[in-house]
Amino acid sequence: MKIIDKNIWEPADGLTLEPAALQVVKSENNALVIAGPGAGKTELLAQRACFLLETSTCNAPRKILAISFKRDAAKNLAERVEKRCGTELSKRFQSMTYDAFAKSLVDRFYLGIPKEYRPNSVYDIAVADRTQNDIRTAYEHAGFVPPVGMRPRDINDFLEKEIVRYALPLPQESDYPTKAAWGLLLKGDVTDTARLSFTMITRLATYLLQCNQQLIKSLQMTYSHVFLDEFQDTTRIQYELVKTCFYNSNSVLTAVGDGKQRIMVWAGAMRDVFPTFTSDFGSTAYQLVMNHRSAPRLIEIQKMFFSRFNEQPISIQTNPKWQATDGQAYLHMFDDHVQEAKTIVNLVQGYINDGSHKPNDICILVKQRVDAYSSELITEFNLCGIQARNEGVYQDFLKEDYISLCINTLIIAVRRDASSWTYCRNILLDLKSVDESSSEIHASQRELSDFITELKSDLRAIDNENDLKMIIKKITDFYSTDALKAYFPQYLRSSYIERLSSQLANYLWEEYDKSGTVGAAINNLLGKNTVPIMTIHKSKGLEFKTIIFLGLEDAAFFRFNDQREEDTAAFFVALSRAKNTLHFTFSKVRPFGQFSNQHRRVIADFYQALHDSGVVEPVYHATSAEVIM
DNA sequence: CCCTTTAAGCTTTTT
DNA sequence: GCTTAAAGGG
Repeated sequence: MKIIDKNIWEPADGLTLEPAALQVVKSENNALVIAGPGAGKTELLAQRACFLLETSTCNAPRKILAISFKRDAAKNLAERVEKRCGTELSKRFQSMTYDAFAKSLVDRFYLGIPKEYRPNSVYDIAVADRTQNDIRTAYEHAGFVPPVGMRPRDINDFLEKEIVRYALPLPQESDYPTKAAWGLLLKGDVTDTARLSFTMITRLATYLLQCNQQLIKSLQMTYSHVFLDEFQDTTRIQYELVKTCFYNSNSVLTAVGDGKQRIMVWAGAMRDVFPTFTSDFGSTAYQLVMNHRSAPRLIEIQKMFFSRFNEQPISIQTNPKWQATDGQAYLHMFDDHVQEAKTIVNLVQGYINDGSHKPNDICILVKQRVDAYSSELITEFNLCGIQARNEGVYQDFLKEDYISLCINTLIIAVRRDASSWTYCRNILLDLKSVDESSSEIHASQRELSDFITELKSDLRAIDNENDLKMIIKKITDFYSTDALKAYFPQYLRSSYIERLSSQLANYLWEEYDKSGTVGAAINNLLGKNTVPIMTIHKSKGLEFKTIIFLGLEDAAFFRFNDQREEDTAAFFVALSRAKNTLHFTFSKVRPFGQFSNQHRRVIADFYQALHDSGVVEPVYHATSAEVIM
């Protein structure tokens, strides 16, 4: 492999990086990169990976470890690196989630955990339903009695936090049931197997390392460079694992995040992770000033929110492709949700009919309670033949490995698709443990293409939902349920695969019934012709040409008084998803029982900021218009 | 059946 | 913390 000189290295694909980004890419020290929405955080990390690998700054056999929160973020980063610098070099780029990282340490080295905290070699992920909660069960067996006055619904939450509240090992003299609960869960004494939550696994991984200094050394030797994505969302427990691994080492850490998008504090994100990291790792701070995503006038709105996060009002640079006058924002005032639904549907219909938008260029966002805020809208959309759906429900379903495999298999049966073919082929080879250099490789590929031929004729004969069910069963059998369960351990327990399988048949039949072809049914299920409706949290990291934010009202911003900063961040995330156009709606009345009247007193400062931007145009649909801007 | 009290959902991910 | 649904008492 040719090594490129550091001084002549240039970004892949002819991309130009802003000066600070280029400094980060080539940095030899720990760095904290503050990068707002649309700054190209993932691209920055991908380019840095290429730099490190191509110039041998990360010298074989040493590797880069990239840690993300979500599987798709980890996957996305890995794919970009592979695309930019090739299969060979990208083998030394390991992109995974925090949970996968912690679990791989525990699974590989659990024998290094002192006996008292050593889990059984086989354990399951703890179930945390309301009806079945393994951690609560363990506490109950350990003699836990809920504190007086604790609301019943809070007990599970409380115990899930309590069990990981302190680093391991717990004090010897501790007689509080936490220690006993750990013991029961590690050894599976009250459940049929050992059960651990991901936070417990992270605590165990940290303890494992602290007990095995040579393991820490070998991690530091293996990973010369470490990337931490979405750093503002890091929990204390995750941070302690990272610190245990790389504190005072030669491994170079690059953390990338944005405090203005810190919307996970309620789920444990550390409010002070930036200063803590800076003081622990002596990192240099960088600030990116480019926003590649949004039109200039929309940036003006975003900037109005900077001071609310105690951030200096830096001058964000927009992409040169924009005119200074690009970007529109409207605030719609409605009498009620019916008028709102009709108007929004008209608006969207206009966007689609004039050819400026495809349905999935538009996103309808709500703060929370998608169904409550959008049911009228979905009815109204359906009346005029536009598909719209609660995207969150499908997002979770479609990203299941099993579903993704079934759908890709169906895709190659209905059209030529190189990436679907590669996807299915690779999984099939893995399932059958056929090595890339093996002679069996042709036989396996043949098997797949024969199966696809068979599938094609089956698909032509579909008549009802049961036919589809049988086809999906056939696909599952082709890959073998047992092999799938062994390969995707999340499916090992329970009848999860069976439930997913029947759900897939159900969804596909619905779409097939409407559209008449399998190809269209798959596309529709994938959401290609659908206006997505989702919560702000689900929209994080995504971008759309037009964002319609439904319900800029007090009631939508839940627990606003004690989550003020976080809700402001959530609103900032919402409006920074838009590339071209923003619409906000306020409805005087919503169908929320006796609390139907909506207000905008608590979030008055949002309205003030929108007004102060000088960009947002009020539109009065309400019969009794009242001046609010 | 009506009124009051109590419980629970809401913003989430991870093998 | 605010809203809504379910449970329980009379």
